[in-house]
Amino acid sequence: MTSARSRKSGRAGDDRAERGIPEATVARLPVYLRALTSLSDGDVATASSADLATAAGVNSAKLRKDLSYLGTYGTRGVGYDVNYLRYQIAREIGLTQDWSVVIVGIGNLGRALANYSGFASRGFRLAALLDSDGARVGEVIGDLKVSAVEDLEAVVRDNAVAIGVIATPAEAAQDVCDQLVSAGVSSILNFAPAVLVVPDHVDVRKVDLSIELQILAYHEQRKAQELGALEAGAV
Amino acid sequence: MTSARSRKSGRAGDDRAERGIPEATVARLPVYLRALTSLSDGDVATASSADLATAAGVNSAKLRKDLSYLGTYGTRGVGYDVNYLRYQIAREIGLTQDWSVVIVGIGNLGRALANYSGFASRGFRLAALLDSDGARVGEVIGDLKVSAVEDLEAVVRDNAVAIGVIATPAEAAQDVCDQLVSAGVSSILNFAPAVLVVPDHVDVRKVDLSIELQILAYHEQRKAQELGALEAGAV
DNA sequence: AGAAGTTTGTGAACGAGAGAACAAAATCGT
DNA sequence: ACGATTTTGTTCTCTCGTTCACAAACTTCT
Repeated sequence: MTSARSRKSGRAGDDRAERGIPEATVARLPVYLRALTSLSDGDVATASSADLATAAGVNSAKLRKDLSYLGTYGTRGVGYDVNYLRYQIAREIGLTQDWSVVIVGIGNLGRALANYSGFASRGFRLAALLDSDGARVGEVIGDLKVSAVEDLEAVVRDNAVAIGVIATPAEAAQDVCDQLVSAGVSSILNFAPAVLVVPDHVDVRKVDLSIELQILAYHEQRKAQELGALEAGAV
Repeated sequence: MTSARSRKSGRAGDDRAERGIPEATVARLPVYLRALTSLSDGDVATASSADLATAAGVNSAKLRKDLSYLGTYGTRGVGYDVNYLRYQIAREIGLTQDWSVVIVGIGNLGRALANYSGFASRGFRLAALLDSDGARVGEVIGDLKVSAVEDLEAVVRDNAVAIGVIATPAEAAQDVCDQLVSAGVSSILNFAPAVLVVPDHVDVRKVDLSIELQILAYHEQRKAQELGALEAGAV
C-alpha cells in the first residue's frame, strides 16, 4: 500500500507506541474489536489471549503480538480487561471520532450499502448519496435523498468527507475516483471491478465479488483434482 | 488459509506445472484475467508484461513471476498472446467449467448480489436464492424465485452446488454455514460480519464492509496525525 | 510468606512474498 | 548470416508476517 515509513516517532521520548503498526495487524484490529464488543455484550469483564483468539478466529500468539504493537494493555496471569482493551483499539483505529462517508453510484449495490445499518453504528456517518443518473436523483433512501454527482465537491467540502465509496459500473469508476480525489477525499473503497489509479497520498481498498468467487473456484477445482488423482491412484 | 501442501506432483514426469501456486498469485490471477479480457475486447492481439502490468495495476516483475507459475506462455522478445494467455489463466482458475452458486439471505445485500450481472457472465450460475423469512419466499428476483432455506440440502444436491454465499445477519451466519457444509458445499463466501468455524476441507473467504472502512479510517487518522505533527514542528 | 499455577510480552527461527537484476531466447534490420 | 534490440523467465536478496518457546509478572492457595 501507500508506504508511510517516514518519521520514526513524532517527538523525542515518545517511543512507547513507536508509530507504525504492521499492515497485517491493522487489518485484524477491527476483527478483535468486534470480538471484544461481543464479549462485552455478554458481560464478560476479562478475557485471556486464548479466549479472544478463538472469538476472533486467529492464533493466540499472533493476537498477543498484534496487541503488543498498541502498547501493553494486558495483565500477566490475568488477561485483558475487555472494555479497556476495546476502547484502546477503537482509539487506535480512529473510531473515537466520526468519519463522514459518501457513496457514489446508487444502483443495486449502492442502495444496499446505503441501507446497511452497520454504518452509523460504528462511527461512520453517511454524508450523501450521489448518482449521475438524473432519474435516481431525488430518490429517498433511509434518511438521505440522492443528490447529483455534480454536487460532489460541495458535499465533500461542507461535510469534511474523508472516505468515498465507489459503487458505480466499472466504466465510470476511474472518473468518479478522480473527482473524489480532486475534491479532497483521500481514502476510497472501491466496489467497481476496475483498477483505480490514484496519487500516492490516497489509499484505495477494493472489494470485488467476482474475484472472490474466482479464488474460491480455483481452490474448489484443486480439491476436485486432488480427489481425482487419489481415485486414479487407487485403481 | 486451508493448507494444501501435499503431493508435490500428481504423477511422475509431470513437473512443468508443479501443482501449487502461491496464494498471493492466485488472488491476482483474476485481475490479470480481467485485464486480458479488456485488452482482447480492444482487439489487442499481443501484450508485453509491462503492458499487462499497468493494466492490472501491478509491478511487471511480479506479473511475470506470477505467470511463470502457470507455465511458460510468453515469447521472449515479443510478449504474450492475449487470447491464449487468457484461456490458460481461465483454465487454471477453473473457469472453463461452470460453477453453481447459492445465495442464502435475501435482504438488501443478497438482493443486490442476486441482481449482479457479473455472476453468470463469468462461469458462475446462480442455482438458488434462499431465505428463512417466509415473507420473502416466493419473491422473484431476476429469473429466480426465492426458496425456503429448508430446501437447501435438496438444492445443493440437485445442482451440484460447490459455492455458497452467506448474506444473512451475523447471528444466523454460523448456523447457515453449518447447513451449507453438511449439505456438501466446500467453498463459502461470507458477507456477514461474523467469524465462521468450518472443517479443514472447507474454504472461507470473507467480505466485510465495516472492516474495510475501519482500515481506511486508521490510515486516514494516521495521515491527519502526521500532518498535525508537521505543523506543530513548523511552529 | 512462599510455592504453584497462569498468562502476557517478546526474542528468535522460519516461511512467504516483493522487487531488482540479468542471462536466455526470440525478432528485426541490414 | 549476424549483430542489435526486445522481452521473457528466473535467481538472489531483502522485507514482512507467522509461529514457537520461554522468561517475566501477576494471582491464588497453603
